[in-house]
Amino acid sequence: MAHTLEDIAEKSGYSRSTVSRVINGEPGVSKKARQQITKIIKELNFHPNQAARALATGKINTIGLLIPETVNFIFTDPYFQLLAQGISKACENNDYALLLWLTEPEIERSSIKKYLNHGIVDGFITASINFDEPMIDTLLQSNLPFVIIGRHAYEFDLNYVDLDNLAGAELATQHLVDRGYKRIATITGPQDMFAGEERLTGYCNVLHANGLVIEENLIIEGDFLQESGYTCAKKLLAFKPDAIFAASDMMAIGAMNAIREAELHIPEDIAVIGFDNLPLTAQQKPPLTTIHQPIHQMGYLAVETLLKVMDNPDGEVFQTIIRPSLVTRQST
Amino acid sequence: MAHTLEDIAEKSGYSRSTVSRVINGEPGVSKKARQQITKIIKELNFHPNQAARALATGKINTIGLLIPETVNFIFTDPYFQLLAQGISKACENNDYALLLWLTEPEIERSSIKKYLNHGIVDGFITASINFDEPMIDTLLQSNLPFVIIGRHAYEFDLNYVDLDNLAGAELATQHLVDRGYKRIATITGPQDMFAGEERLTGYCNVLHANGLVIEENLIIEGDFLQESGYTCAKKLLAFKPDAIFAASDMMAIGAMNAIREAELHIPEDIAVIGFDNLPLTAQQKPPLTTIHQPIHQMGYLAVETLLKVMDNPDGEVFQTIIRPSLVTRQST
DNA sequence: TATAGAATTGGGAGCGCTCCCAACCACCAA
DNA sequence: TTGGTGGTTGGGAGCGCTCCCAATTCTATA
Repeated sequence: MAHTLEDIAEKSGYSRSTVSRVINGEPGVSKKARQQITKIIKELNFHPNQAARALATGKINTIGLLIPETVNFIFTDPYFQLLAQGISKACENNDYALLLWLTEPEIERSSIKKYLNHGIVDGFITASINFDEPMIDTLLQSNLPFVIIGRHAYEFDLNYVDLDNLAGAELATQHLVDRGYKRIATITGPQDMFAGEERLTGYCNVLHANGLVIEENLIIEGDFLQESGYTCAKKLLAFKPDAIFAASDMMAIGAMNAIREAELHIPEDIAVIGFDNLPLTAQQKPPLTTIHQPIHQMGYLAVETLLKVMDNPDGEVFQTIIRPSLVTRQST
Repeated sequence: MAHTLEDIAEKSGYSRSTVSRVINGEPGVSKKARQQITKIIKELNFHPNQAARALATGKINTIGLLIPETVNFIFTDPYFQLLAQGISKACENNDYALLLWLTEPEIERSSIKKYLNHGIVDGFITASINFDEPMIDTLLQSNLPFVIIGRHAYEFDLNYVDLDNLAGAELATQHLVDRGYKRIATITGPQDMFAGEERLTGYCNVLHANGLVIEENLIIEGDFLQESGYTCAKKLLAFKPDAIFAASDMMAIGAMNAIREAELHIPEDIAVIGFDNLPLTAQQKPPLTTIHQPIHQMGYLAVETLLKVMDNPDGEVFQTIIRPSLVTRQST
């Protein structure tokens, strides 16, 4: 069996309490005691029993990552991988464990509810993707602190970490304008999603500010995935754009494929800019100009935000909006 | 604060012990008591405190999913998605929580070690992909029970769940032979992986058994990913095969693209068979004949195996090899 | 040197559960 | 009536930790 606090206490000649203080980095321990106890802990590779700690403190030192989507989605979306990595890292650094909830739609809602009240996490992080009304209600009813990555469409006083999608789209579009492109098309994200909507707004803002006409033929709605980038671009090409702003990197990649198939050159005949700065964009031919979204960092931040929320049960709301930046490569 | 066993005991007029028995489905409780207590538990939506339970039993009711993420293809591989789904489902059904470990390469190995000894899981599941020596040593040293999905290259007395890759490859190749194809090529998996190696062996076995020549030009090594299927197929086409056995569906899909680009018809000019039976194979044009691997079920089984291992600390080794089956569609 | 006050240390109580043994109750056979 | 039996039930002990208060030691000052 593993060691206990009491073992360490005995071996070091101090008491359980002092050992506990050392482990938790509390003040009020002499240097000598701290050194000796630390040494023994290291030697014995001692780790306090999490269950006992949880029972005594009422906190279980675990946060949940709630993903209201089929698993397929999670592991295919490179965006999500980076997010999960950031979250995972932050948990590790803060000595929290990360519990993964994969909840499939509909039927499993009840199981979320069950889990939320199970007392197995102190709080959780979730992504705003595809929130419907009952879902958000369930979360709110849980009484557990949580942080959303992204933003909810109409619940505004939630804790979230999100990108400034508007600014990002403006950066992208302004970049195209600055390069002298005139017929700038866009493949948007889904218009029932906050991010999709804002990225279109940013595009329109910049065209307008620069006195360019917003031509309906040059705006087409995609779904953020590669396939839709391809099909949308095919349609757009009929209207002879000289640049395309795709609201996601995956769509930009799809669009590049379509452009190549039409035997046009990037960026000579037509420029392409993406959004997200996924790692694979750098390996495209040509490398894709895009808007950098610090996804990993956002995951990390979400955890830190959650920890703050958990320390502040009296309702302070934490909202962070991250500024994106432009990454210029050879596709524009 | 949440209710406790004692609350339920008081409300029902029975004792803590009896309530505990009801909750854990133990025998030796009268029907009347069981009914009344069950009713009150439902009414109050009571869930026993996990930490207390863990402390009392010494089991924390959580298993870890360890993902040695050195290889980014783990994520992009739809194989992994299905696996995770099965694992997640099994955990839910057995009332275990699933803890996610995303471990980054090299440097973070030590952190795995730390976690393993942290007592936050009762056991864990991991995938065999890209195990290097220090990795497996770390796992073995942990003293925690674990189950591998797949097989380790040279450690044979580990608990695992794996597919009979040999039989699968034989099924696939035999199918091609039966259909009358003579120049059967193969795009193999990486030859330093057990699955890759076995699938090639199966291919050779069948050719040999049927008196066909094994032609080196018709064997080419891929890496299981779509891209490599495409490039390998391009090379193979020079040698005029009339059928291709790709050791993964993704490679088969890549190969089909290459074949179409060469303006050849599937299966008239050249047949293609894959391996895995990923959902997307059914939607190919033409739908892909492939070897069915019950991935979801394997994930599920891995959890059940782990539970068995945890009940048998005295070293019984559980190894399951699943038989694949042939799924005939229109590509052959 | 005495003593207040600060720094350090020790140990009881309790978190909510499970495990185990003892107690209780009916019921039946002797 | 007594004793034995099996089915139920109750409650003490203990899991390993934190929290809190009391005890002890040290330090600085009069």
